[in-house]
Amino acid sequence: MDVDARKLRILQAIIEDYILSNTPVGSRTLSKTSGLGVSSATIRNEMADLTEMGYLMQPHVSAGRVPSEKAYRLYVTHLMPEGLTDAERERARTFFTSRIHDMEDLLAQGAEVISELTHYTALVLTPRQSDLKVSRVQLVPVGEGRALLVIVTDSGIIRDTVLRVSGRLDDTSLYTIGRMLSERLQGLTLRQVRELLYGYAAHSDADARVLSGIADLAGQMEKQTESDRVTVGGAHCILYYPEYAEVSRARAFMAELEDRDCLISLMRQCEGQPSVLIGAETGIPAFSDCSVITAPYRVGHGHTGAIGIIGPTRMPYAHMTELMTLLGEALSEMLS
Amino acid sequence: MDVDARKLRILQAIIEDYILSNTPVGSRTLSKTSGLGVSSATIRNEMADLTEMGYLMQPHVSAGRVPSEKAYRLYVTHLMPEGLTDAERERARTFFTSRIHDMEDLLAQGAEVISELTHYTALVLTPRQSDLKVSRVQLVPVGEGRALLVIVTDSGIIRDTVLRVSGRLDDTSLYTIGRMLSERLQGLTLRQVRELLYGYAAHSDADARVLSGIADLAGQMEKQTESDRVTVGGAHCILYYPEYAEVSRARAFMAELEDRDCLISLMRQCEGQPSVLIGAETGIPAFSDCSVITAPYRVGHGHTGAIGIIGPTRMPYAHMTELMTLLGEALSEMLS
DNA sequence: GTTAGCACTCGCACTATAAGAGTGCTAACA
DNA sequence: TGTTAGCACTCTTATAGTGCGAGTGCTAAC
Repeated sequence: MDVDARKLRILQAIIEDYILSNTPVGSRTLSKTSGLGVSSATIRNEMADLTEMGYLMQPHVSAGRVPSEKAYRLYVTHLMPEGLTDAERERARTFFTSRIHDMEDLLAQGAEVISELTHYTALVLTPRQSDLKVSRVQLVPVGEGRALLVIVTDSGIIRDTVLRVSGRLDDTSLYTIGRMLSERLQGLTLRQVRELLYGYAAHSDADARVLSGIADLAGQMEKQTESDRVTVGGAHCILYYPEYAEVSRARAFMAELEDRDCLISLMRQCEGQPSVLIGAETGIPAFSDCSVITAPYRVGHGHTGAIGIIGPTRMPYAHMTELMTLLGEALSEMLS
Repeated sequence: MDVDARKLRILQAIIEDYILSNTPVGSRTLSKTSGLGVSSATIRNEMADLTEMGYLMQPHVSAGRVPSEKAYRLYVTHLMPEGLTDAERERARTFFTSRIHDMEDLLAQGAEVISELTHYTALVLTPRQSDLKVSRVQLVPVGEGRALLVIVTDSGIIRDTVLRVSGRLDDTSLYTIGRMLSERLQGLTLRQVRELLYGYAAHSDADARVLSGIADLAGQMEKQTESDRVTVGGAHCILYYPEYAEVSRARAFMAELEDRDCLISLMRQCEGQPSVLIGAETGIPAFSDCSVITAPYRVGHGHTGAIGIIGPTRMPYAHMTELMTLLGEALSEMLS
């Protein structure tokens, strides 16, 4: 038994009905509303087949059918007709204007703003930073044995870390050391810088001793550059969906949202291109009833972060996928 | 009619019972469990008085009594017996060790960690920064007409802002300008700096023209220094309380948590000293069934931020008040 | 002032019932 | 052979009715 054109049309109709109504779809209503031109009995037969093939499920014997994850996957991969209207498309393109100016703003407000537009819980992941190339380095004294190491990267992103340095160093020598570092490190990636610093620490030659605790510095850099950050916005949005009317579900969802590591790995999974993860595909038990739609954005030359939304598997995929892609593009423009 | 000692004891017993059980407290159970040595009838009489005086409420005529906000206020102000055990106290004192090192860590993890300990939704407010005094200033070039303005304050907090500067300025002149600024601004508060910059912009003398758009800079500083930041941790905790079993309530709560401005003003209300806001006292409709317990922490010389928890009005006030105070003190030590 | 007793109230859990939606199967039809 | 109409059956959901129990207020006695 294979999925012929009519089965596909029926499946699509069921999915789209279910996405809107959140109630199991019956054969009778479907034959009336979907305009397929066949009777409910025929649809029943097809439904029975689709159920057998794993595309539909019945909550109980006398209820209508509900699409399975397999059905959503098929829908996302092969069906998905309409996306946005022109007006919506235009709105998405200009959405970030005057709201997001730099990475800081993005982290602080991005998720919030995206969630506002989509009415889904939104996620924003910063670009992986260990691949950024150093364009200049400067040491700023901040008093009693501490200095601020400012690293400007080629895409204009600025990382800074407070370092513990030898108390003997005055402003001018720090400035000099900064210039020296700047020359040596220019063009290297943050990861290479880190490894270089670890190397210095190991050999402990004259240069290395200038700063006390080079290894420590490298460690701090590792912490800063590897730990990509993710922000969550509109967490409460999930509570508008009847799927989360039970507190216990909402609780599990919310608790998971607080696990940044988990969110980061979730977003990383689909890095670089728009992507849809359905239910179990997320790989996170607490999100096994959720779908995640992500889209990349670029900062400078090829460093990509990701934005995403998360909601019940019953999601207007066509709409949201296109929306996220557009928002990612709009964001890339804002940030470059 | 006034609140005599026995009425107080009864009220206290009711409050403490209700905090644990979350069910209206009846006269019979109270006379048995509270060890007051009076019969249920007597308690009933007293309860009737307390109800009349506004300390107790009845959900319906044949239910037990529930403490009103007025009762909680009385409890917090005049009663509140036991606090923490010695073990808990010790744990609180050493709780932050090796977790929170600087302001960044505090913002990133503080709320999360406090919520973990208390099982309440936690809030962390950064110290108000416009009162900080400048100890040094440095300009770091970051390429094509942009510079990073690093302001180190007396308590070691570092604020940095990316500025748009004239493209004609090379590294050395920026460094010089930085030194110049440093001398002029040293000892001023960030607010004074801001006003000074606005003044420069207004008079537009020779010094001012060095940086293009001084007013812009001042504006950016205002944005950075006035907008104190608040982070939320353990938002899901509220969902463990039966008061929030209804999604609509949880939703309102969660939505309000996303309004940072609201949270900031909430935390600011009780700046400087441990404080308890009960129900309507919060001044926020969405939190009118919540209580907020806050405690201050200090960074450096007298600049205070605040930590807090928020939960249902039915809260173990004695316990939590002491806990938050201790945590605030522990935090102050970590950060100085 | 305190207590025992008693009638009364009212929410809540439980049961029974009816309604409605939807299915699967069978038989007839094109 | 595919499609359709009809029908019996299933199962959820909503509604109403019922009994129980917790708790109160009042009264009268101690």
